Amino acid sequence: MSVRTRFAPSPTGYLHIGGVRTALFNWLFARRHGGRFILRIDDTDRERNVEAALRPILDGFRWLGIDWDEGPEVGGPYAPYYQSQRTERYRAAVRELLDRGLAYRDYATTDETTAEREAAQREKRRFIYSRRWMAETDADAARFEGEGRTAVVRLKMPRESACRFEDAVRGPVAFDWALEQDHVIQRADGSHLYHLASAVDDHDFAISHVIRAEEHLSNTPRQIFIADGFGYELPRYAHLPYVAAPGGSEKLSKRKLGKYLTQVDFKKVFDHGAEIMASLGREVVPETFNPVLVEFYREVGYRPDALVNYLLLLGWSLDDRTEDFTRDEMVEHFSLQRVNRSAASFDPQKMMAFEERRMNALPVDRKVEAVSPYLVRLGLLGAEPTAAERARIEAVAVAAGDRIKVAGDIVRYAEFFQDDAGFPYDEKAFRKRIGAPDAADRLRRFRPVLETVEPFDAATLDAALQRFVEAEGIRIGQIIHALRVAVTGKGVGFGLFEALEILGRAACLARIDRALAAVDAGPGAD
RNA sequence: GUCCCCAUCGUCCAGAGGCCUAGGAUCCAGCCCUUUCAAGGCUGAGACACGGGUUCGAAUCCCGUUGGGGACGCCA
Repeated sequence: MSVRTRFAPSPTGYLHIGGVRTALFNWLFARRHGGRFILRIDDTDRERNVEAALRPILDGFRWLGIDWDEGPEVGGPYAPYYQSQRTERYRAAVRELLDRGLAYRDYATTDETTAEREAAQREKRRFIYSRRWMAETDADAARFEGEGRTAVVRLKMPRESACRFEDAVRGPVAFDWALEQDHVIQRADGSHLYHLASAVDDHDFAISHVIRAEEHLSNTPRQIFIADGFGYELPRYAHLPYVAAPGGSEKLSKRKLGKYLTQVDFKKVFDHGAEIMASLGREVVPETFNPVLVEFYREVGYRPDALVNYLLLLGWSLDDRTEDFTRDEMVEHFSLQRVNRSAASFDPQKMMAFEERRMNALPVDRKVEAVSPYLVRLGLLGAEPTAAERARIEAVAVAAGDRIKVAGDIVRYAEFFQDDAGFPYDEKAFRKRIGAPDAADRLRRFRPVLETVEPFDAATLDAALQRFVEAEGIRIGQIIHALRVAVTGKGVGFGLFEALEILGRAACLARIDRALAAVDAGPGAD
């Protein structure tokens, strides 16, 4: 049997981390077994803007390197893959279920079913529809219609025995049929519901393994009922534990951003991203800028492989120590047997740890490539950087080293790409370091050294400063901080001598002069 | 409320009866390194929810309790 898995997003306009994890496991399983991964669009419930609402989802998957063999934009032998385009098929399926006596027309009004549901609630029993307005014959139907009622179609679920199946993750599962609802599969307006569509599509698309989130576990009996009704061979089911909220155990939800932000770890990651966005002058809207959504990581410049690697380990493991996987290794080792049964809470800090490792391991040229778009967005770099510009980006990237954790962190080193007269000073650092007693004078005395030192490279500069410090009889800390603030505008940064070398002699001198002029102009100036 | 599921360090995982005085990662703390910030090195703190069984022996099996969660739609 050939392996075919699917992920079925509904076009909501965003790609949720939990969804990605589910999709990833489907993708890995298909790749592991030389099968196909299918993207099916569950858009039975919405009409318009499907394309627009799908865009971020498809883009997100592409960014993550999760490609699909069949589905939107790539087509496939079972097209169309949009449920909204398959209504004829569903209509026929409903007709057949009706003919086989596995479904019935139901003429209850919404108020009537609601009343029954509430009564059941009061009596502390599970709500099972009474079938009072069930029409199994045309005569019944005509009578109800005479009363001005309209019909929905419900599944006529068994009222005895149990639905048993073997779940690849959870083992043997059993549900009492008598506790199953007569689910509606066709609305009064003739449109179809998810369970019908899903069961039919899984068969039509020849899905071999339905790997989905745990919240669908209790939906499984009704889908099995439908599939069995048609005599379809059942797919193998695998219900994944859901991804839980940071520091909590309820399902991760995009809407609870505010709550998650009260969690320090989560907030740290969010703030880090928000800071980068602020530097870029981009407004941060929770609709998309939210660590629960893939969009966040893409915007801020995480490595897609880091996200994928982290998500892989959320509910799955190979052994007691392997954590870093290449894509090929993931595919090679993935198995449903090693999927966990309990919910795993999303930990953005650990996610960041994977990101740091990936970013560190990235070859310089790839790092330059990753980082450049942010400089372009800052307006500090043209779309086609010159060789000199590339060289400078590379020098900064190398000097910054692991301080660049996400690609967007390059904005912290904007001063290397800004004009000598225009880059900003951190006021607090300026006051503390250059405003310190004698700091400006020392800078002034050190300036000639910078003018003459040859060559103008980090090692030589280092030695020259050492000599200066000895001659002055001061500690290195008494000049180095002032120098850093003068040339970079900041109190923190990577190695000072590297910074000087990258800027070059002319820029260093110009920047020191500017800082000294600011001091002379008095407090508050520049 | 009903049904179902889950239960090892704060978090993610390892553990499928003796290898466990419970291992790794992350986070946290301290120290070292150091011109700042990172990183790195070293050290440390930190868990088998509880109660009964079964067994020579239980984190591992069974039952119960407690706790957490999911599903109960003319949503997907």
